[in-house]
Amino acid sequence: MPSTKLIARLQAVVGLSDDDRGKLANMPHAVRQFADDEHIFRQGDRTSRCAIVMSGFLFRQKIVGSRSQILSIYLPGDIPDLHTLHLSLMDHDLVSAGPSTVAFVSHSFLNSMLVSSPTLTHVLWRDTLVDAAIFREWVANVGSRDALSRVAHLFCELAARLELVGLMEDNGFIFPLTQEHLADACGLSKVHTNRIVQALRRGGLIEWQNHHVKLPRRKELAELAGFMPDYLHFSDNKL
Amino acid sequence: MPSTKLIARLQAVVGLSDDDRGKLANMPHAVRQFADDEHIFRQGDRTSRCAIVMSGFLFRQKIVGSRSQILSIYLPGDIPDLHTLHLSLMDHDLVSAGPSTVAFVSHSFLNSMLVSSPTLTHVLWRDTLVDAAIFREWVANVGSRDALSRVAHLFCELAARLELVGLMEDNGFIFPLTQEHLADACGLSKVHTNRIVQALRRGGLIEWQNHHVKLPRRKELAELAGFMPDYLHFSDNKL
DNA sequence: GGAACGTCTTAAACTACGTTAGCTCATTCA
DNA sequence: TGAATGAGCTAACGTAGTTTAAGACGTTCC
Repeated sequence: MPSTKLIARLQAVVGLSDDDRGKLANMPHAVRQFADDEHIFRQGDRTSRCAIVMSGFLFRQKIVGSRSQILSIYLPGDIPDLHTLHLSLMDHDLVSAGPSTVAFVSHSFLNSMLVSSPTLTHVLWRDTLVDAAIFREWVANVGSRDALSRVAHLFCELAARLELVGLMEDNGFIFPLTQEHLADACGLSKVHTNRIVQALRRGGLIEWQNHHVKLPRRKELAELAGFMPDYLHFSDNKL
Repeated sequence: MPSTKLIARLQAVVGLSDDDRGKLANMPHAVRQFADDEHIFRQGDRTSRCAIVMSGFLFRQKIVGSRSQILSIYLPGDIPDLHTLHLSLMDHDLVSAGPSTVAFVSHSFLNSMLVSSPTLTHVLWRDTLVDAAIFREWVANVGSRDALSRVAHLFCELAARLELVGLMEDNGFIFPLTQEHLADACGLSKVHTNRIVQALRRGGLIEWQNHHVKLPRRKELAELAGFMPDYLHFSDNKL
């Protein structure tokens, strides 16, 4: 079912009625596989459907001059283009990192679903607002932290979000990004990113091999990163 | 009227019925003045009302270690905390830059207004999504542009947004921020920000004195900044 | 009227990064 | 089987930025 992780995530944060869960579970959808580094959409595109990540990672990027800046990373259960319900013109690309599976649901269906449920309207609007809160933290991350805590912060955020959808096991998770992706997300060169990764390894704060990352000392990593998870709004329920 | 600039801005982008305009115009509200550098709210606060900027500038900030990072800047007609309708816990501060006037409208009134008008729900949700689009551009700005185009980009964005609410006159506008604010917004030191400002002055791209900024050669400035206004979604109407 | 303060400005020394280049290793594919 | 490719890694060097410090100027306030 495409919405299993989505429902798990929303449920964990706001609580949903049986009826609303049923609506989400029974959305008509089309499933598509993407290979590594395929574009789901590009800047300038318009779309009439939303993507739900089922497996793998996606990321948003903007091309700035000769650099590619990653703006955010999407995990199973996320809807990376929910904003297209109200803003049809893409101002960035959406790309797969590693092979991934995506379910597409039409705007027209989503709109009718929202009309029928004020709770779902609240929940999905809220979801776009958490997305925005994450962007804000990224502005702070890239604008104010040094390279070491910047990279550490990204790992902390991903770990927290993966935990929510049950994709963490023994403080480890599958991580399809390359060091170059990490560099693009943190606004660093890949050479320096490599230096930082080595430093984190030497400090015993991360283990990373074969697309698998482990964070054996998360508390210390969070301290180094200055990671405060309040901005993820996991326990900030208005209902 | 507190919502004059707000209505002007929404009207310019999506179009509103007389009825919806009336609802916005007649919102019950409380007006308050803020002096320079006063906090409207702080990280960790909860609120049950939204702020509409009537005059002056506000900005959001996060404290990261010993630095203060400005996350976004709000102009007359903006609702900087519209997200509190669905996310009550503040993950950042909202501060006035220079003296400013703010109108407060209760969440309960806004919610009842939204229930009564699907169009206004769309329009305000959309507004929070444009807010998010601006954050994305800021991630790209701070993460990928050098200091000169970074500062130039900020001026371009502010000029475009001020124009929309009729606060540009002859390519000039009132600018209550200091160079230190600019530094905090761009993730730069104030010393280097000063160097950049001088360079822009020498190039004839900005004039800045007594809280008044003029951009005599906006096209060249936009080119230098790599400014592409698509992310502001001024002409991307779904209705 | 002058003391205190904030903002802007400049200079000099320093450093956290970027750039370029070249190497290894594993994987893929003809 | 071995050529081509992509990811990771390392080193040497260059530079765009930071830091610290101190002076100029205008404004506010007693």
